[in-house]
Amino acid sequence: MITRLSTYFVRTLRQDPADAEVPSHKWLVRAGYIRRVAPGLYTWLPLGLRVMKRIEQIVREEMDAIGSFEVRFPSLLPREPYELSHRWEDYGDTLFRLQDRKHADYLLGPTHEEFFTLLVKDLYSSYKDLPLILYQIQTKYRDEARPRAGLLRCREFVMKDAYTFDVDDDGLLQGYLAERGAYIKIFDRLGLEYVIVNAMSGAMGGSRSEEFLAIAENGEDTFVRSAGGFAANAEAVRFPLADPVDWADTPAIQVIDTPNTGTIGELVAVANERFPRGDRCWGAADTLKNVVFMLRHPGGASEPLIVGLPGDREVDLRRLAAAVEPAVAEPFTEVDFAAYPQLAKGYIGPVSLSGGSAEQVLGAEAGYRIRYLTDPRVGDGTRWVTGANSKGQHQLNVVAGRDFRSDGVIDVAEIRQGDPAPDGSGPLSLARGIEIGHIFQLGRKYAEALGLQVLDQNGKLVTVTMGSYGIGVSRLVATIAEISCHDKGLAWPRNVAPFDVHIVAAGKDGEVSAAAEDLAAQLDAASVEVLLDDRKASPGVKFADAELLGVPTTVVIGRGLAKGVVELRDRASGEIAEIPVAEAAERLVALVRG
RNA sequence: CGGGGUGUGGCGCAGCUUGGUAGCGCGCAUCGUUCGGGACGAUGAGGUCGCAGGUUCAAAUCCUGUCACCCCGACCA
Repeated sequence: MITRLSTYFVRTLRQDPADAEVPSHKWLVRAGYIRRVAPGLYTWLPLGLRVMKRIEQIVREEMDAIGSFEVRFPSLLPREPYELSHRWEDYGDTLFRLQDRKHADYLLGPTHEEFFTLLVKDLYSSYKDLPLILYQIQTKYRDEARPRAGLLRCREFVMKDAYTFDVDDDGLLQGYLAERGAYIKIFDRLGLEYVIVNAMSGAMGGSRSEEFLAIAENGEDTFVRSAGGFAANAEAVRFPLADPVDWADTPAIQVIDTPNTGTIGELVAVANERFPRGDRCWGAADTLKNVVFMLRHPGGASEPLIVGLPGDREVDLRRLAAAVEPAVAEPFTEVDFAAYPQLAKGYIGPVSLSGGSAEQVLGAEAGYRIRYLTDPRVGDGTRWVTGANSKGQHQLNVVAGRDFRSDGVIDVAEIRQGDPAPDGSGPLSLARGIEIGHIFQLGRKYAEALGLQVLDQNGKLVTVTMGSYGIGVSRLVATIAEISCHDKGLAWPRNVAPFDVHIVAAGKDGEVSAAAEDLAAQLDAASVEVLLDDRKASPGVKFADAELLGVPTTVVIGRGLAKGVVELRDRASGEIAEIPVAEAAERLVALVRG
């Protein structure tokens, strides 16, 4: 079918919408692909729907290719299964909750692990039925604290979620790798530049999780990578503990008076002026900064946590949040300090000198109420300038391992461009990305919570192990727009574009529109999706809209017709070529078929 | 939740400081002239100035309250 712009349901805007900041949002609204309804909620117009459907189709093909089956659950779900998995509580305010007329609790599904688990439990009971992969492409709901950037972070969005079911860990790994391979094919077909990064800190046992991040300036995730192939979400990078160094020659602790050294810089200046180190100057990296947080645990309990890290680095709050999850770290308030009078604000250190001998004063293992975790750089034998636990005093030559032991390592310091990769594969560079896919070895959490077991070869009940795999389909529309757009509008890759060819009939001449109709008919007969601009509008308007809409190839039929030629314009490159009108259909079909 | 900002025809905005009964551009409708880079002229339709209360002879404008939205951060698959 030929789509005619004169009657198509689309309206382009001449000006940028006032609320759009990121390019994808701006262009998708201006070009008439989407309209905002409420924060994080968008209406899909015909053009936008066409793009999303093409992405869905690619996802479907690759999911089907690994032998998975498409199903569809309701978005509106009963509370009970979420109760069993504890997510009714754990999801917190992000979960959309509602009640039916009988006041029974329901939710709008943010993701569907529970119901897939129950479905398989319902229908399968033997190891012979496994492995199994199921998926759906469906609307999800999350009441985000702050929806933003148009389609990039919505409260209602379309997601492909897949789940693998296996009897053992090896099966889980095979399923995981199958999904991983399918994801690579999908994102390659979509023409995206992306990285696969490690997404887990490793603190959660043997499960493995990787994120697919499309490389984009406006992405919300920061990731690091090295030339040697290391890649990880910044939240998930864990550096190795520094190798022990010999402290035999390190002098004993010396307490120094350091009034008015509120900042690390002032402390370093005083130390260098009055207590020179000898072999070299003290630097900010020689100071051990001890930052206090209040940890709130899900059950409601809270406890202080002190993080010891080199003074030249700040605590990265996102990395901290990931490291202490599911607890939440909050700033230590004046009220908190009053409750812990032993913490001298600004002069906190792991050791106090009493009667000439050093005594450790922080750390649960050392018998104190306060948990003390240190940066991996604080290895045994490292020598520090740190607080002396009394106002106006610091101490020199505090040695980790000799004078104190922390309760463990916490790797939450900011990562800097050029830091060495944890695996020794070279200096790290930092970049931003949009999370477009996430694959996750769940293990038996949901199967256990919901009782999904099958009989094995020996007739014994075994708990099924699962994986879950998500792709943000609607987010992909924005991601591709974000990466491919130009200064005049969108520029879709050929395999997701809403149309294959955009024909512009430029001019009022009857012959022009006849030629345009004729070309459109020929292309349509060859199954090429044609958008024909047959509006009674000036050529300038049509050219501008063609650039805005972003169909990969525009054919301009106009003044060249007298010479028997038409113009082919490539939207992505901007290249223009003149070709004989008689060859146009054939050339375009070849172009579209690749 | 913290910080900043904005609410005025469909869209983008001015007017508010110094109160006098709403305006500009785009879009839309009709007619005519245009027609390869967002044409021009004429005529016209379209607005509870976010909402509520107050001050005043008079409120888009001043005061109080409230709601909504946007951006940055926090949070978050």
